[in-house]
Amino acid sequence: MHSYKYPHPSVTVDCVVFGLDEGVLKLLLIKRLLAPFKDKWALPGGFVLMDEDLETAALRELKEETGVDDLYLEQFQAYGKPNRDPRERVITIAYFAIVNLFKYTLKASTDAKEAEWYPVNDLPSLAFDHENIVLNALSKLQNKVLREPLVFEFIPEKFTLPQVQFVYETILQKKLDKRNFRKKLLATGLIEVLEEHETNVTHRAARFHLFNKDEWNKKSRGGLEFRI
Amino acid sequence: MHSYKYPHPSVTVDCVVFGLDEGVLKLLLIKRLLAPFKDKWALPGGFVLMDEDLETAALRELKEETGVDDLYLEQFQAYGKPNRDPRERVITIAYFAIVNLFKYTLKASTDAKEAEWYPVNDLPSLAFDHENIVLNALSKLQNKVLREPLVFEFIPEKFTLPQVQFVYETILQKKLDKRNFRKKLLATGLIEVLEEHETNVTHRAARFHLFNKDEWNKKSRGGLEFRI
DNA sequence: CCAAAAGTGTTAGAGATACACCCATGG
DNA sequence: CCATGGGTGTATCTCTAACACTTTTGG
Repeated sequence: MHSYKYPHPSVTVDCVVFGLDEGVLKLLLIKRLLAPFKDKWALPGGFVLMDEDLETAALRELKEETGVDDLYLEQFQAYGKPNRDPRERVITIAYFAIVNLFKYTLKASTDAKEAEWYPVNDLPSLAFDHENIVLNALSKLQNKVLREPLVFEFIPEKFTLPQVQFVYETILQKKLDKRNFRKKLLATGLIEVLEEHETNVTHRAARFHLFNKDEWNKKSRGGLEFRI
Repeated sequence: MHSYKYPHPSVTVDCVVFGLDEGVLKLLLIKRLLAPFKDKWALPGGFVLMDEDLETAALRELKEETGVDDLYLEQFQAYGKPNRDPRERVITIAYFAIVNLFKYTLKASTDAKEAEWYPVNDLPSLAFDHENIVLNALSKLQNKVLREPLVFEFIPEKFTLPQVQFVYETILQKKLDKRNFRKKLLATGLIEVLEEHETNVTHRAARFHLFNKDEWNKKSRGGLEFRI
């Protein structure tokens, strides 16, 4: 198998999985059951199999950890400092992912493994160089959300505009002007207004909307940007 | 060495090296002397050593291939399709790099290895999945040049504004309005105007300018963007 | 009818775009 | 004095930012 004279490190994928849980931006962490960093929290992830694409590996790991197999996933950086894993040389390809916790109502922790959703503003200390990876992923998410309609990955298919605004405010960590926000969002031509309204609210009911993903796919090829 | 039961693929770095040679955006390619893809052109790169950081590996390879050790270098994507290398599983971390061909007057090819600078618009067919990697790097370069002052990596320390404009036009593949371009560039507050002018031109001599990198480093942390 | 959040329009300022002429240099 | 490209100023338009009141709903 290792028929060449070159070094063969281990290669893993690690996923920074974001989700919006009760209005809080959270991150999925797994408690390590084995050394090193036993009992520390870490990013979900694992070894890339020999005949498996990197993205396939990330999807497989996420499916195992969360049961979710329909999510936004994007590779964003490889980490390979020689001693980032005390056991042996491990190079990891990091992905960031968004899980729609409305679609999959797996609100908090998952199955056998000890997994938990932690608020990004209140993370425990993490194993390996995972804190660094998380910081990079967060900053990537903040940049990206301004150029691509990622926010709709966090919320139900039918959503209200205040809901969308709230997601932007949560991710960007700042307040946005309601009127300007709506104008810009609707001006993209990607939002379909429905007749239906939310119910059971103690105030004026907001209208539901849809995001037109097909239209985005068409436009984005033409170099269009989605800016808030 | 391979003391764990997990798979251990080979890991390489590959570099997409851009340079501006006589006003043409070029890319450094190496002719492969060995199978597979013998005699085909490929990206410079090679195996990551066991005790070497990924970026260090990329720098080392570039130093070997070009003699240059002071260049812009950024990791941009890992490629790991199981059969991208016919010999065995090879995962590659791709970097894009910019060589200042004014600073290092190694205009075209390099040393022992058969290396050549090819215009990006007229590339030969490439080994492995390198054509795909190059396309991704190009698009990355085009995006990035709008947000960060990468262009100055291509040109001499002292430059004229028409020279900068030309680099933008070359990379973005479109004409820019001279007056607006200058206004925006100078409005960044990052360009120092010198008294000195170019010489030996058959028309009005352009003034030299400097790019204030320190100022950029300060400002960019504050989230400022450099837009053209 | 009250509380609470949804929804809406206008104005001022900043930045982008479009455009035409004068200037300095070498030959 | 001519050819060549360097250099500048202004008007319009579009996008952004700031801001306050009316509407709908459930209780």
